[in-house]
Amino acid sequence: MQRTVIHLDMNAFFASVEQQRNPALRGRPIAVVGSGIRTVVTTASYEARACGVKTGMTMGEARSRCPDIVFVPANNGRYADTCSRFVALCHGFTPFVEVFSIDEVFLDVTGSLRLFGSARSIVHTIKQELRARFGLTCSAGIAPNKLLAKLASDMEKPDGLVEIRPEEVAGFMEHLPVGKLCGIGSCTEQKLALIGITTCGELGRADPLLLRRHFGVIGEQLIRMGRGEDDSPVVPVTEGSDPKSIGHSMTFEQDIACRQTLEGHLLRLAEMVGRRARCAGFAGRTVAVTVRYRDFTTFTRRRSVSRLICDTLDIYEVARSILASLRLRQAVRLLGITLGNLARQPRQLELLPERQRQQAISRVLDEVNSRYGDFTLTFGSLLALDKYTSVISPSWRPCGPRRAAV
DNA sequence: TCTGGGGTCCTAGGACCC
DNA sequence: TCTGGGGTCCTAGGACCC
Repeated sequence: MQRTVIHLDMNAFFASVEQQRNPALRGRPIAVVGSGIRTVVTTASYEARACGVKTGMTMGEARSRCPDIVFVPANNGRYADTCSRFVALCHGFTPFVEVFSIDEVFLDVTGSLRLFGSARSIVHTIKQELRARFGLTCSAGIAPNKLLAKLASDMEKPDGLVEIRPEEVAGFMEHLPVGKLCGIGSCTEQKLALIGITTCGELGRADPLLLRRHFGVIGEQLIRMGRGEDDSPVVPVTEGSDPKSIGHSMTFEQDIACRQTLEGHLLRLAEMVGRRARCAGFAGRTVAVTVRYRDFTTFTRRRSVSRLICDTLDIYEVARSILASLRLRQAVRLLGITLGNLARQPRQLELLPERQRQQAISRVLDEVNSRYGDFTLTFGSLLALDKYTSVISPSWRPCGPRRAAV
């Protein structure tokens, strides 16, 4: 059955939201950045991009390329709210809306065409509404599947609309560089080039055995991608799968060599991770600690425990034991905790009095912090640390555990 | 100009058990 | 006493996405 899929990609989303909120920023080069000194550009406005400012640049480099640039601190809640309202707008056309990231959605409109005429007319209406209600623009792609729709939306920015019809797919793929496909990054692109494959046309005709030898199980998947084939469904928000892990990490303003200070930060990270897990009703069996040294060497150490945990102090204890087992060779630039092996866990009554007490403390902390903001109420040892606001998470989803991070 | 943060999936190797 | 193979779980790391 032929499907019709739309991919919508908000243009310079965070920056555009800020420019809408503050008219003084409109028409000016701005960059949305995280908190702290060691932050990077998360989104640059088109005015800033014209000067060469890109996502991932340091503030220093952005300023050197664009002396007039205005740095705007990120406001997660604002972007999350806009995204939610945008998704609600899309739901007016189909129940099959997949939130791919905070600024991207897929719509399967196969069953909506008779009602709304065509995918193009749906896109035009959404674009009009997006401009009228939010003052924002998006780039759209229309195609028989998600892979091609995403490819199409990337071709005209900003405010574009590109449609790839089924009969156009082969011709369209023939000379397209493989690196344009979502799923083929620079590593895979280079490995493919080594065996003489640079275009999707070549990839689509490649020998399955050759690709399997070089890429394992994804070999045949790559060939299908080269042909523009993709049967993955548009997964509605409500049917999204459970998360596999919940994590937080932080880059310090200055590298830290003192273990005691690191342990303090570890407790804070454990609290952030634990609270999100508890709010979402998940607990995990594996705790991973990520360390990045001054020279950017980064590694992870994991430890699994026999029972599911989600309380801050339980997570902290495992993380601390991991940290204690490490011989730190350099000052630490970044520290992170991830809780993995997640399973749904409704709050249950603990039998041990100590656990009951711990659970009660967690509950009060969660309630107060949800109402009045992160770390309003926290462990005494955290008060000595700098106030830390979590940086933007572009992977935010409007429901599920990620919401708790906003 | 010194380089953010949050995820998923896959692979490889080792431990352990049958 | 020695050896082989299969299955499962765990850990570490890499590639990729936003």
